[in-house]
Amino acid sequence: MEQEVECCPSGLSVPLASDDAAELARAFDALGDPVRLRLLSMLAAAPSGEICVCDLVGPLGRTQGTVSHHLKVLGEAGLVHGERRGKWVWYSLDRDRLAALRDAIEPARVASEAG
Amino acid sequence: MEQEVECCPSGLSVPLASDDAAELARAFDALGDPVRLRLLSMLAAAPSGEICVCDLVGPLGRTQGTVSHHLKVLGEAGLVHGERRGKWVWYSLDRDRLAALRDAIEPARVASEAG
DNA sequence: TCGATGCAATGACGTTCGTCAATGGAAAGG
DNA sequence: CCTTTCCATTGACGAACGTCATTGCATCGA
Repeated sequence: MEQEVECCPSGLSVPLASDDAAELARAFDALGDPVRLRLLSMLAAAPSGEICVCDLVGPLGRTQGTVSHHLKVLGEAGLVHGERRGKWVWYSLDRDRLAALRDAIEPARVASEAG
Repeated sequence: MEQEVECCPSGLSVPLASDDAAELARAFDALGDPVRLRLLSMLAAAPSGEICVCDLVGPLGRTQGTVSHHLKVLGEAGLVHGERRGKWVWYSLDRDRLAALRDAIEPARVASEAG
C-alpha cells in the first residue's frame, strides 16, 4: 500500500508548526493586496507617522467603505493601529510587527525559528 | 458636491505605484497560506538546499496534487525554482527573491522606494 | 516495447475575498 | 435638539482561492 521510500530517506519533518504558519500566513495575507500595500506605503511616508482616513480615500481611488475594510484587515493582522482623536480617526504603522514579519522571511531560515 | 478639505490639506499621494503594488502583492499573497509557508520552511531547512516533491507530500498532509498546485503558485511568484533531474523534480528556494521581499517591508519605507 | 512510478494539469465544489451601496453611530456646530 | 460630517459595519454579488479526484505525460526498469 504505502509507496515505500523511492527517492529519499523521507525522514523529513516540517520545521514550521501549523499554528505558527497560520498566524504568519494571516499577516502575509494582509500584505497580499495592492490597495493595502499602497495604504501602508502612505502611512510609512507620512511625516508625522499617521494619517486621517479621509486623506486615504481620495488618492487610493476606493470607496470609503472599502478603505475602512482594508484598514480593518490590516488592524486585525496587527500591522496598523487606529486612534480616534476628536472627530477623526488616525492610523499609524506598527513598525515592530512589520520588522517581525521581515525577520520571518530571512532567506536562511524562513520562520523556522521564530525566537 | 465634493466634500472640500476638512481635516487635512489632502495634498497626499501614494508613494507606491499601482503596478509595483500589484507585483509585490502577488508575492506576498503567495506567502499568505500556511501550507506554502511550511513548504518554504522545509526548503529553507534542507541541508542540500533542495527537496524532491515526493518528500514534501507526506509531512504536509496534503495530496500530491495540492502540493503541486502550491509549488506552482510559489513558482509563479518567483519564490521557488523546480528542476527535473531524472525521474523526480527537485525544488529550491530563490533566496534573492525572498531577500527582495524582506527589503520591501522595511518598516521605514514599505516599498516606497524599490530601487 | 510494455508496465509501473512520480509530477503536472484539469475539472469540480465549497469557501473566502474585494468591492460597492446602504445603513448605523459617534462627534462637532448651530 | 437637530443637522452635518466622518468613520465603521452590514449585506450582496462576482471573482478568486484551496482542496480533492481524475487524467495526462514523462521517466525508469524489465
